[in-house]
Amino acid sequence: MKRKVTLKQIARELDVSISTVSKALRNSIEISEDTRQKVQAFAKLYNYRPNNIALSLKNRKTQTIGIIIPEIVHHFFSKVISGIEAVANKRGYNVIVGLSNESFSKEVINMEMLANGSIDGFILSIAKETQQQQDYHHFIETINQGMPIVMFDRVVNEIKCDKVIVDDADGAKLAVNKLIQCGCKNIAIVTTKDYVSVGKLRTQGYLEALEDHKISPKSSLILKVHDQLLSEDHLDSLELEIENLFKNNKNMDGVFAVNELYAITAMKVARKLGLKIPEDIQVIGFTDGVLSKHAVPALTTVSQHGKKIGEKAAELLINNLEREDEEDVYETVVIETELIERESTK
Amino acid sequence: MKRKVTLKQIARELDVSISTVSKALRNSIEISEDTRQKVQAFAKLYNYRPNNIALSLKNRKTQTIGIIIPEIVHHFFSKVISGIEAVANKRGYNVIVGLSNESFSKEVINMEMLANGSIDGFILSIAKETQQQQDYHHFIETINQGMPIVMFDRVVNEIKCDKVIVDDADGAKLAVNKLIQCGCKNIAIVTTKDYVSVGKLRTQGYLEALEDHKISPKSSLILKVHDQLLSEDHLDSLELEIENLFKNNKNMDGVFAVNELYAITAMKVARKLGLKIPEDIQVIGFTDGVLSKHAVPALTTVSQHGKKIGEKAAELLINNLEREDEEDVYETVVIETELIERESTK
DNA sequence: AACATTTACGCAAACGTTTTCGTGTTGAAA
DNA sequence: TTTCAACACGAAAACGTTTGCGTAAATGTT
Repeated sequence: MKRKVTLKQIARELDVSISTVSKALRNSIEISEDTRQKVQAFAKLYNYRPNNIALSLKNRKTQTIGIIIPEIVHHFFSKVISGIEAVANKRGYNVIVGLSNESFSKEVINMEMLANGSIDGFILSIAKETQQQQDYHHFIETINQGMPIVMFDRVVNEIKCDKVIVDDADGAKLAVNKLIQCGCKNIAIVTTKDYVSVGKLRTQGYLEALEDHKISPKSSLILKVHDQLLSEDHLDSLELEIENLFKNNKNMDGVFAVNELYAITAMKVARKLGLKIPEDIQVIGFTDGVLSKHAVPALTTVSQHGKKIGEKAAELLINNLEREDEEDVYETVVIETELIERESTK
Repeated sequence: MKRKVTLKQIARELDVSISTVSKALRNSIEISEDTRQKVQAFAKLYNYRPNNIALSLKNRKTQTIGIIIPEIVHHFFSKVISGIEAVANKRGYNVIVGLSNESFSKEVINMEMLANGSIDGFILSIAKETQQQQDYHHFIETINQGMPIVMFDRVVNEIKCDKVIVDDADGAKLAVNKLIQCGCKNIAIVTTKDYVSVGKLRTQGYLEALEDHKISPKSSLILKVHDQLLSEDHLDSLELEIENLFKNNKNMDGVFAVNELYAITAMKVARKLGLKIPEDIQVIGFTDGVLSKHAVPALTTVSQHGKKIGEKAAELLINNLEREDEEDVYETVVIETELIERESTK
């Protein structure tokens, strides 16, 4: 087992100083052709590679991006990561991942762990619990310490930083308009509690779309799902809530769900109740994941372009990191959504 | 914008030496009660946190684990990551992720990038291209440099390192036995080309199960899918191949697919051909992801317990890293698979 | 009073780099 | 022969820590 070779070892072996080796390897003109060749040959032979940690310490930058997301077993978030990774890698950065599991304290701890020198900046999406508690001190402190943050998807407006979002309200309108246009008269929405920012915005879009078409919203058609985070029987209770929605609204002919799971579950319930999709009831979801694509019938959905979100977030962060002038002008980039029509609508 | 405070700054401010500050913060008995209090109060006030990079350099360990996987937008791999992350975090490690995208060169580059001091050890699953080329020099070199590796799922036996796998052959037998027991007489397998280790093993299990029941395998029932990696029309051609399988074997009454996608697609094709599941044909998949759970009918599948795999891999790696004695005894841990029965079998 | 022992702190090295500056050795110009 | 620039290299500082060791002052022991 041969340890990684260092400048010092090369220097000793070749009987020159460390500085000479370093300069030789970086092709400094200070070093004679002779020594340069000798050093480079030796370095190549022993497969010398500069130690990243030492460089990080010296340069006070790590070339590493920290990602904090609520969950990784999730099509949207993993898409975003893949986008971040692609851009980061191309620009010479690594990616280090922290999971909050939707918990405020894990989010804080993870950020503190990474903020102490391990990374140059954050890309993150906020935990539900944080959104609920509205405690954002850890973001503010991080930014105050000169570490830039880019938020995506679940963002908080009060924080001054770059953001990458989709126009949630607009995407929702897209979906609801489509349903209306397809002849739906009684459209339900299956959404989250209001503290989840994206849920709230999508609900808003739903309401606006109805209003645009002079349809007055009915509260019985609006289901804000109780989400006991990650609980085992979450799925069952979700199904139950949706089933009640169906039973209380016999004339319902369209469902807009703010995520894939809700949409899939709605379809399942509809089928159980003997309703045909899209003949009796049409369904549109949000987020274009595997479930939508492979569901039966395939789900019409609003695509968020997760990968593009990740790419843009990475670009914003790296641009910020590599910007010379230190003026903080923060951008909010909106990635356009797209309605992908499949079989769950007419 | 206040930069992070360092020992040096505290020392200057309090007019003591850096060593005194360091010792005071670590509660050394060398330092008087007075100074200790003073220093600690000051440090708390300014929210001092030791710089991770400096510590890494000094201690020659980073408390960071490198993960290299072929793909992140994939239920199994993200499950594994979540398992790794959970254990790593609990034991004070961070997790840094590299994606190979199934490409040999990206795998090599990513590993080199991380091996230069950024991490203490690897957890990885091999890219298809690497399996195909059978070029493993980068693993060997990494290990020779004293950096431990844990391989999971797609492993290579020749490399001396810890491994976490499922008993693929056994899992496949489990599935095929179930099909036989449910009355299937003509069971097809939809699998990968042989160079994908897990595909090969699962095919093997399929054959063994047949043999155990004195059923002679028919080559027309064995479909080794052409996988043009990540190509756009991959899905279409997959569907086509499976459709041909069905058409060439009219008496087929069971399908074992070595992954979720193949299984789902098989069901889709079956439905298209007017076959009822599970009445006319029964289907079992491998890997228990969202697709299986939410498919219609819900898919009976062999669960791999991805999270458990990740947890175990992290444990092995960290144990190795923190082991005092340097003897290399390598373990291969087998995580038991489990047949999850749902609606696609009788 | 003389010596021994604590006590409380600072110095310096080490981790592996890069880079500024200084310096001894050339060869050439004066 | 003297002077000076060019050349080729080394010393040292810096990034932020931890820690073994040295030591001055304070205290304790005869």
